[in-house]
Amino acid sequence: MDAIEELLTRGVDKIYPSREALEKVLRSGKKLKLYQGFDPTGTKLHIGHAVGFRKLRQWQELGHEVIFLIGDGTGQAGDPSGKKTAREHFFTREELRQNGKDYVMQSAKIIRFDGPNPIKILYNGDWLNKLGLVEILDIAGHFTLQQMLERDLYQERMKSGTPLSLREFMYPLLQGYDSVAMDVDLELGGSDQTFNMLAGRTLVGAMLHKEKFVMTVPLLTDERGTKIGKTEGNVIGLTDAPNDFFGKTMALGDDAIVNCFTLLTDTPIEEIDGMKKKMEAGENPMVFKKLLAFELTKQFNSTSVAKNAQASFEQTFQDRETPTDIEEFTTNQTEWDPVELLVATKLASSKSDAKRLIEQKAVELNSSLITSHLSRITVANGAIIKVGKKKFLKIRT
RNA sequence: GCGGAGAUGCCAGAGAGGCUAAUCGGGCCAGACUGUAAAUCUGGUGCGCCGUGAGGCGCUUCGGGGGUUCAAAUCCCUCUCUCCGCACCA
Repeated sequence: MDAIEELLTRGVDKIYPSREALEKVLRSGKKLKLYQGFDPTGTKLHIGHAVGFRKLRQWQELGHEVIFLIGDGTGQAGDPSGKKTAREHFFTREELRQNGKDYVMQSAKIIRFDGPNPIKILYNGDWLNKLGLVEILDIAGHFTLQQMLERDLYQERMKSGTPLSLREFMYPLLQGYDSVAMDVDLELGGSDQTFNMLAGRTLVGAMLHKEKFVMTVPLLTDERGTKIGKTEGNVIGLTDAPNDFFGKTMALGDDAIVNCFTLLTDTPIEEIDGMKKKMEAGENPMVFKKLLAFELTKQFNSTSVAKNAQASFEQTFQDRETPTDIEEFTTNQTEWDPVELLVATKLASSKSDAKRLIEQKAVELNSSLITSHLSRITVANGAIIKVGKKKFLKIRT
């Protein structure tokens, strides 16, 4: 498998208009200008984002011109993709810019913004905010209501009677215009962005009279189709502390192993197939998941960090020991009401919550269960508080 | 513009004057079982206070504001927003 083959197949969901057409252009040696856009409506990037970043990096390494587009303009409109209810909160351009900077910092774990052929950062607010009414109408003129309404998401909202604001409805036009403004040859994005990206393809065809390719990458899911890393508490953030990162990866369902290896690592496909076969033959998937966790931790940090994270994981959870490097809480108070201690250390979100945790036998001090929230406890320097299975805190006085 | 329906906790969705801090489900948290997996089972899931415990008490919450009542998510008025239908389409 050569580099172009790899680029066009691994971790690729679909290519529009066709893989063959894109391959032909690439084989001709032409260098493309491509981009992926992100609406920075959050602050943390998770491993789901990494799928796209890795693909961007491949393009970058092959010498193509890659743009990292921060959607400080589109973000103000609010992308309805994947949202079953109307958006109520809209971000200001300032918030989006700030978040965008965070995105860049985090994504630098995977893609390069310096060195030879660096990835360029652009902000679409720079052109979108300048559009006048005439231009917007002009853009809109390239679409018909019928085309727009075909979109599943819109159909669903109509059927279920969920509001669909025109603001959201217009979103694909804005995103589509980005492709025209930057005059790109290709757009990369998650498969949930297909509609928006194809809107751009239409516009480029109509306004610039050329082909814009669209490459979608699969969303990171397990075999049941559940999104990985999107659910609130379980987000595996790219910048999570290595031990957390390793642990959260281990907590993924077994179904996700093959998918994650394929989409998030450079492990050769043949090797992944081998693992798949072994698991089917009855080998404990945990072994392979550990490999995965190691690979990922290494990729986003370093080999030595990954080794430590793995050691810590094995020690803590497989041998049930207390991890070595844990967060500390500094206090000069030694006598504590356990409830207040949990709140002060943020191990519990409120006093009621703290009480509940204690009642549910989730809290340990130096490996012995705290059975009552009423009797005070004494914490010495170095005492370890454990809440649930995962949360540890060391007291420093 | 007219008519009808509606706005409930993280989501979804019951409730129609006191038994409702609010059914059930999803999510989330904790426990059991484990491979910190999944599946499964159990408990919990507004905030604060008292009590060794069982439990008790107070405060804030059902779109916003006002009112009726000893008592309101539940009744009345009003405002805002949404959905559906009809009309309008110069």
